[in-house]
Amino acid sequence: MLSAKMEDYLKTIYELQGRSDDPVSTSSVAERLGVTAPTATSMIETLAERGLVEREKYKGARLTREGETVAIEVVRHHRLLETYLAEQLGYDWTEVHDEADRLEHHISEEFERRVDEKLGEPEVDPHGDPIPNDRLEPVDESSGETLSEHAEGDEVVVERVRDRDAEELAYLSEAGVTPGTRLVVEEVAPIDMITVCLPDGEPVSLPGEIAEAIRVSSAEAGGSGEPSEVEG
Amino acid sequence: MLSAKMEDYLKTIYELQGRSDDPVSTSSVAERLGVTAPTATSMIETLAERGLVEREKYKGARLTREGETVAIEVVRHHRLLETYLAEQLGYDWTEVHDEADRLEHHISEEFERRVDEKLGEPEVDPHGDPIPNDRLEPVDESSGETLSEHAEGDEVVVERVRDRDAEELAYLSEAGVTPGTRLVVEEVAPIDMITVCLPDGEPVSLPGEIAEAIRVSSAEAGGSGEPSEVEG
DNA sequence: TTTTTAATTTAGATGCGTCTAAACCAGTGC
DNA sequence: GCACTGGTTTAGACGCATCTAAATTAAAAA
Repeated sequence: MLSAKMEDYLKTIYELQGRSDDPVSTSSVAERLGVTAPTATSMIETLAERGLVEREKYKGARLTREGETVAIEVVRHHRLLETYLAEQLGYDWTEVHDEADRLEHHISEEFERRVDEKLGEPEVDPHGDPIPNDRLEPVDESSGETLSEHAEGDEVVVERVRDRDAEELAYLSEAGVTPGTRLVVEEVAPIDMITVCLPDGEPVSLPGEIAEAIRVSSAEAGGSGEPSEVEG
Repeated sequence: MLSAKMEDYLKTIYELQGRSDDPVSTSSVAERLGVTAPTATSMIETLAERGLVEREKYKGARLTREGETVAIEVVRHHRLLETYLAEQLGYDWTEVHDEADRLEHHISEEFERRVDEKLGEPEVDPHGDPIPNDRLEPVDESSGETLSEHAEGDEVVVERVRDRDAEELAYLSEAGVTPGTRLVVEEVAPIDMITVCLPDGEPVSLPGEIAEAIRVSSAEAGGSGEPSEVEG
């Protein structure tokens, strides 16, 4: 059996890996998990011994097929829980992350199944992130484009807000930037900041790092800013 | 902060303590938690250093007021979760224990509050055990009498089935012995076994140990075997 | 009262997950 | 081509929760 910590490391490597084939650096894992580099090194070593990651010394780690499956299961738990908390227990979508982060390691298969069923086998969570199916097949974690790669005048619809910080999310939510919102890029400033217009005309300025966490789809065809439907 | 393990020890001492004022023995704690006696000794020592139990060397441990409050909070989590699993996720009352046992240590105050609200602040869980209120005031853990102390001819209503083993509970449930059921004591055998009759006349034999885990109220006044209402 | 027995505690060890301090690569700049 | 710099790993340590084996104590039996 795997410990909750091991699951956390696998999930983190999964999240940092993206669709890149480069190994994930020790320090990025350490930073994300709030531990020191040596701690990450030793945990990665352990995971490599168990065949869950491939480790290249001084380069970093990459999930094996088996490690990826574990990570996807944890991600599935996380996103199902987020959806459940929002839909069934009345949590705001900006508050669900931390609760799901703890519970994801402690629910049974049975619990997962019943939650999935109760929610009607949802395909995205409240942040717009796709929920892996129960066969744990890989999902596209980088669908669409980031808001930051768009130019002035572009019209887009927010698909996913990938931030994990509750305060930042609350700010975005309060400002009106939520999954489904239609935005027009008003200004791309040279100081790593982007300003967008909400449907009501209200401008919102966002630092580059935040804009990278917001994934959007192009909205050439006139839409209303309603939440878009799930992509396959 | 307290670890999940510490919470488990406190809950266990709470459950073994009952209304007795005697300290709970090291070995009973160890047995209940499936650890060796030295392990229990050292954990109890740790809890004593933190002021959560009073320890009498070679006698055992007793919860302090503070330790009791922690234990009651864990018990509240456990019983709210059991109720939630049964009512909202369709679990059978015989299956909820293990899931609640894991989750009880990992839910937030916010989660507890929302679950409590969604359930309408229930007063008993699916086993008939009282759910401590949110002020964590002590509850009566030994209300009523045990089935084992009854004599032939007595008519009783099952109030609580305190067993924690899913298989045993499934057997009892299958046999028709569930909270709310009206029973007539048919035979008290000298081999530590009691036989009761269900409302439909079907006899069920139970070993003494099981009969002790079943708490009942007397049912002199004719009742139908419907679930009884909550006592204050 | 002395002996025996059963439970409890001490002693010493292990694995996990973490740390700090120090040694060690690998790629960049000169 | 060599030294520097920054990230990575090794070394050694600690706290938690656990174990086994041995010593100790309390209570029961003789």
